[in-house]
This record gives sequence, structure tokens and C-alpha cells, in this order.
Amino acid sequence: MPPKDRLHGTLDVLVLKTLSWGPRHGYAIARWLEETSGEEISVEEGSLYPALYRMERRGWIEAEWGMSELGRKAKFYSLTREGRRQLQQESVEWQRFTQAVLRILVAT
Amino acid sequence: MPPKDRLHGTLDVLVLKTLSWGPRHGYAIARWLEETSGEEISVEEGSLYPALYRMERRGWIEAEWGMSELGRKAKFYSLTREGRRQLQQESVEWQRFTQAVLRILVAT
DNA sequence: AGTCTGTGCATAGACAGTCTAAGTATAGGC
DNA sequence: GCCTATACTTAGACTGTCTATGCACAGACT
Repeated sequence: MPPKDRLHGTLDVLVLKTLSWGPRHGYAIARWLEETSGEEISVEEGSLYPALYRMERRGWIEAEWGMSELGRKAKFYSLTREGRRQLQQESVEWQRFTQAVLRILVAT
Repeated sequence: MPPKDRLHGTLDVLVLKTLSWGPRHGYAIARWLEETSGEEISVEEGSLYPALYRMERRGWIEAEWGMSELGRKAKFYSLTREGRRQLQQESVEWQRFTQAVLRILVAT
């Protein structure tokens, strides 16, 4: 696996979290995650857009065409009620799991 | 993805870490990870054994047939020098990445 | 005029890893 | 006799991320 598959399994929850602060278009989601993480996280477009479609299909987010800050057409996504539930649940599970892994990795 | 694909990308480093305390056979590695994590982590055999072969092929671990604690034949794996390097590196990267994710997930 | 970079979306196909599920084999408990 | 636990093996499904490409438009720079 390419070294950067590290995103595997966390992209959804990251996108959901990003949208929890209000609607954003795809490109903005990617930029925001990368900047906020100090470039520690990189979001490839080939991963992001399929992920957005998946989550829309599952009813976690909704899309609406609009205008970006720069006046270009862009698809804005927003969390649905179900998406908010999903975010909550996934976030908790992710933290529980990574805590368990961390305990093992730092054990002596 | 089945809800339990959460192991994705962390199985290798967990196995390497387990072996850092000495040789163990596959079955014991799985049991140990599950117990130590309080059943938070579950290691399927269909994931574990292919992972062991992969890591052996990559020179991170070495195998040797022996006898288990219960007197049954079992394949014992031990870390190679390269495996120790790999563990160190992967562990650091994993922690950096999950820290970045965590910061986002707990942000308000 | 032409090129380059940045914005923004879309999608095909490769790739890799985990999972389910089945099988082998042995041993002990009921 | 059957069930559970130990211990390894492997085929195939599944899914998600990646690379790579394409479209479209705008502004900057030469």
C-alpha cells in the first residue's frame, strides 16, 4: 500500500467533522483539512470525491450547487441529521480504538 | 467496508510491537493483542496470517517452527533488525498522524 | 498569444489490505 | 460422539485510497 494510505478509514469522519462547522465545498474541505493539520494530512481528490458521493448516498451529507468564495461554481455539502449521528458515533469509536492501539505502542 | 476494518493500516505495527517483547507464534499474537486491548482490538486469522507472510517476505520478521506452551507445533516469529527499524518508524508516523486527526476531531 | 498555476469537479482503473469462510489437524472435556 | 480450543492455511469478496487523466475557467506572467 502506498505509504499514504494512512487515511484509510478516517477520511469519512474527518469530512463529517469538517462539515460540522457548516457547509463547505469539496475543494475547500480538502484544503481545510490539510492546512489545519499542518500538512500532516493530505487529501487526494481521487479519494475525496468518491468519499463524498458515498456519504451522500448513505444519507450522511447533502449536496447543493452554489458559488465559491471566488465566484466559481462549486458543490456545497452539509451534514444531515443522520450525518451528525454518524459523526458522533464514528468519532467515539475511532478514539476508543486508537487509544487502545496507542496503549500498546507506548507500552514497554 | 465491514465496520471492523478499523484495523486497516495498524495491524503490521501492532504485530511488530508484540514481537518486540520476544518471539511468539501467530495464534499467541492474536490472543495477546485482543486481551491486552480489553477486546477493543480483534485480530481475525484471515488478516493475521497473510500479514505475517507479508512481513516475512519484506524481511521484517523471521519464522521458525517450534512447540507452543501447550506442546503443539506452532510457527514462532521474531523481529529482524529491519523489523525493529520498521517498528520504530511506523510507530512514530502512526502517532503523528493520529495526533493530527485527534486534534481535528476534538476541536470545537 | 501562449503558458502556467490555482480553483473546482469527475471518474476509470490499479492496488492493497482486511474480511468472511472454508479447510486441515490435534487434544481435552462433557 | 460432539463441542470447544488450539494452531495454521488459503481462496475470494469487498472496500476504500491512490494514481492518473480529463474537463472548465480565471488570473498572472512573459
